[in-house]
Amino acid sequence: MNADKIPDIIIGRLPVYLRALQRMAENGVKTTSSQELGEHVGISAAQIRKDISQFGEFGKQGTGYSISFLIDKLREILNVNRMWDVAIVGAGDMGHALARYQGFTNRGFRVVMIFDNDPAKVGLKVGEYTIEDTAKLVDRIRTSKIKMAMMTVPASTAQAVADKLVQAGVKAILNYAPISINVPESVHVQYIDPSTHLQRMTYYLD
Amino acid sequence: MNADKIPDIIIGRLPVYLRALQRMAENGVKTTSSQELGEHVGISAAQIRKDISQFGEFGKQGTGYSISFLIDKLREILNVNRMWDVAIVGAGDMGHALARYQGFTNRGFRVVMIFDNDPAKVGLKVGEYTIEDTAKLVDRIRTSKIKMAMMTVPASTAQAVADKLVQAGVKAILNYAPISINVPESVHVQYIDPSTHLQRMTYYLD
DNA sequence: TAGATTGTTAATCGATTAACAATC
DNA sequence: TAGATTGTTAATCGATTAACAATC
Repeated sequence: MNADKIPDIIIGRLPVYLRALQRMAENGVKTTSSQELGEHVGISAAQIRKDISQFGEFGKQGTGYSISFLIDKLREILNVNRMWDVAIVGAGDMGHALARYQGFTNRGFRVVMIFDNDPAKVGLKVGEYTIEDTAKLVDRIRTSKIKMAMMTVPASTAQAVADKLVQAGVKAILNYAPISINVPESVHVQYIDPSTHLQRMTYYLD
Repeated sequence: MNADKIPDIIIGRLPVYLRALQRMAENGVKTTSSQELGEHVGISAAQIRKDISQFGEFGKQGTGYSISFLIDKLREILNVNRMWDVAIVGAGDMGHALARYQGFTNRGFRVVMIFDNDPAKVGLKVGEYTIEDTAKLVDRIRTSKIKMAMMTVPASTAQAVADKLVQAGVKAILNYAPISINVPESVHVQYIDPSTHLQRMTYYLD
């Protein structure tokens, strides 16, 4: 392991490598090369080797990488060789979809609670969860020691909800609300806004 | 307008600026500065000025930028001063959520059809749309001249669906399936995978 | 005018690529 | 051994920042 600080842009590629490797493993493939992995994920072989080598010598000259070994290492590096409990705030359509999404389990995440501030929704079931009142969010999350949350609330309430999450001790927020939020430096935020993603592509269309 | 090719990393920030400006406009703010906008979106003032200046001189020394003027310019640059029809493939929970999402309209997008390959779903209503058979996707999309699509299908069918979309003439794909897909260079792809985003943050947690 | 803020230049900083010795 | 592929270095390329003249 390298003691230097690893650039975030490299960290951002590791989950993509991991995802591709897990898929290869499911297909029964045992080893791969930077060349082959690069073709799968659309990244140059040189860059993949450089990225991986930041963390150790995980490959073998002549044969490449053992997929199961590299998966283990990436899961270790990314801290997903454990389960992370995640809270959802906002029980609209998107909150529902995330609560029922089957794709978290084998990636290291487990949804454990869902909140909404609409009295008409509190108490209703979403999949296996009962919608809880956002008023109880800080207590519930702090008590449960949850460190990650997904926000599927309107832009108008996103900052207030983010403030509550920070207050509750959450350290990583996946924000589906179409607005930039301000949080302390110690809290990480990732944004998912389909319109923003689409607009990044329309630039190239005519 | 600059004739040189603008780096994609700059294009990627423009929708974020636009989103913040539209929010400011809704709040009745008339002008802003690179400093103020930067505080909203978490980007340095110098970078914002540099990004914007790639496309023209849209600001005024001493007073900053007219928000409505800058919004117009960014919408023009990003090609969203028009409506783009978008197809959804995959009528699961995520497809449903996107079909019912209210946040596309004022960002330049309109969902116009939704497909699924499950015979039990074809013919059912999702919001205002009737689910159509994926078997008819190529014809329907080609005839309608749709250039953008959102894929909310399982990873196992994502590549096959992407191939169909390409065949139908789609030029931009927003891929919610947790897998990298291969498309011709002329087709743009953006990825949304909550697990990948969460894993990018767990690296920093302990 | 005085203060504020742009657009732009030059300097710095960081990321990617190409190439190849090492070695499995 | 011969072929393949890593890990790493140096070179290239690209992005960000700092600074400031221009000017509203």
